[in-house]
Amino acid sequence: MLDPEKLQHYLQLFPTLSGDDLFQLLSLARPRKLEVGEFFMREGESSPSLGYVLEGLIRTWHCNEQGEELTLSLSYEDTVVASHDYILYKHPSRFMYQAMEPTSLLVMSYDDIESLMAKHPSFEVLRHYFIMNLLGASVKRLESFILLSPEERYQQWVRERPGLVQRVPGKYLASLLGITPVSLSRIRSRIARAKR
Amino acid sequence: MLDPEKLQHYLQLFPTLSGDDLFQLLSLARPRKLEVGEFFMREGESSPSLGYVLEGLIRTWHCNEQGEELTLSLSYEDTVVASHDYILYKHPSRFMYQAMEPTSLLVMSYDDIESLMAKHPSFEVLRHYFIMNLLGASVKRLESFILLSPEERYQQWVRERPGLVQRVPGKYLASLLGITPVSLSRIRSRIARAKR
DNA sequence: AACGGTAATTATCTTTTGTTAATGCTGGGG
DNA sequence: CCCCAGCATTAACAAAAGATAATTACCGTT
Repeated sequence: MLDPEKLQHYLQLFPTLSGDDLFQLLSLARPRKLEVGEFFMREGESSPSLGYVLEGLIRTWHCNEQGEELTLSLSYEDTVVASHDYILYKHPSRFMYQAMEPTSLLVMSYDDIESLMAKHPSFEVLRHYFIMNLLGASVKRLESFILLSPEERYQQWVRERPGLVQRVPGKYLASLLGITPVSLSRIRSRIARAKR
Repeated sequence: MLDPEKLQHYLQLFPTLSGDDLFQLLSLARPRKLEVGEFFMREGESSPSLGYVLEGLIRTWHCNEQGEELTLSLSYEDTVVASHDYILYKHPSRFMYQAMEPTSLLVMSYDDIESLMAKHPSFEVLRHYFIMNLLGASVKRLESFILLSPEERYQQWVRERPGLVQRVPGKYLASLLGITPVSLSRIRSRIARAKR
């Protein structure tokens, strides 16, 4: 399920968590596999499920009034995928979560986790850790919009996710960076020209 | 310190928290006043203090390599001001937190709060609530960068903070929105023209 | 190997933003 | 009361991005 190395890694991260605790948490998880194009979650669902990506790629997107698809995030190996709307506001999801590659996940019910929390405060550390990770990522990305130009934002994205750019169609990456596919194409050619 | 109405409001928000609990938490807080231009925190400090703005306005900014001031956030009445860098990473602050108006705050030591947490798990609810608020605000702002044009972003900002635009010099607001002051000025005149 | 669909690139034009500089306004200190 | 500094606005031009469309490249299917 989760390979021993990673288990070891997480156990080290949380000294207050016993192996038994982690086992208990993982027992709430069930594996799930998605084909290309299949949905982890659809718009309108209020699914309290939380996924941990073992392998593959899931795109979170949204269709605006003009019928354009806007990509808000990508979840790949060792990242979490979950309905922001549910976790933050207990609202039905405004977004679609769709696999772009064959994907395998560990899925847990968010409510199960919360009730385990209530019984077992030691898990709080774990939840806090993940939420701080989410917050950190969100703030960092926010900073990239304020501090960086689209071109720099692209370069940073590529630099920090080695190999991922090959797996993501440009039009989704463009949307993720807040620009158009045409503009991304120009940025790429500008960079290539500068290198020569 | 904190007026009775607001106390009432927070007590309603957290049913698991007794009045006594809240009193205990508030006893960790001490009031602080800042003059215009005074700093709540400076770059390089690793101050574990967390502030709750009772009145006034604090600007969080950063000086980049080109010597430009970049404004990352504004904290005003009933919002929290704290070093992202410390809370997320326990790093010294990369940012300056500076009062733009005479400001009064309630200040607590973040470490005190954490140790209170450890003794008193019921406060966890409160911390979780505030962090989720932070995360919600961050994600929302992020979405505004992906989904909205600068002009729409400006309109949304103004709409959701009635009266605040009069208190914030344009150049800081521009930076906050990820544009230049010149561009903000043009956006404003475009909007004024459209209304006529 | 040819076809069709989709995505990426390139081209063209328009709009917006960045940059720099000039002008105008305003409020505080001498 | 005037002067000055700082900020907002406007102007003018360059650079970048958006929109649309045409072309090219790529991939899976037949």
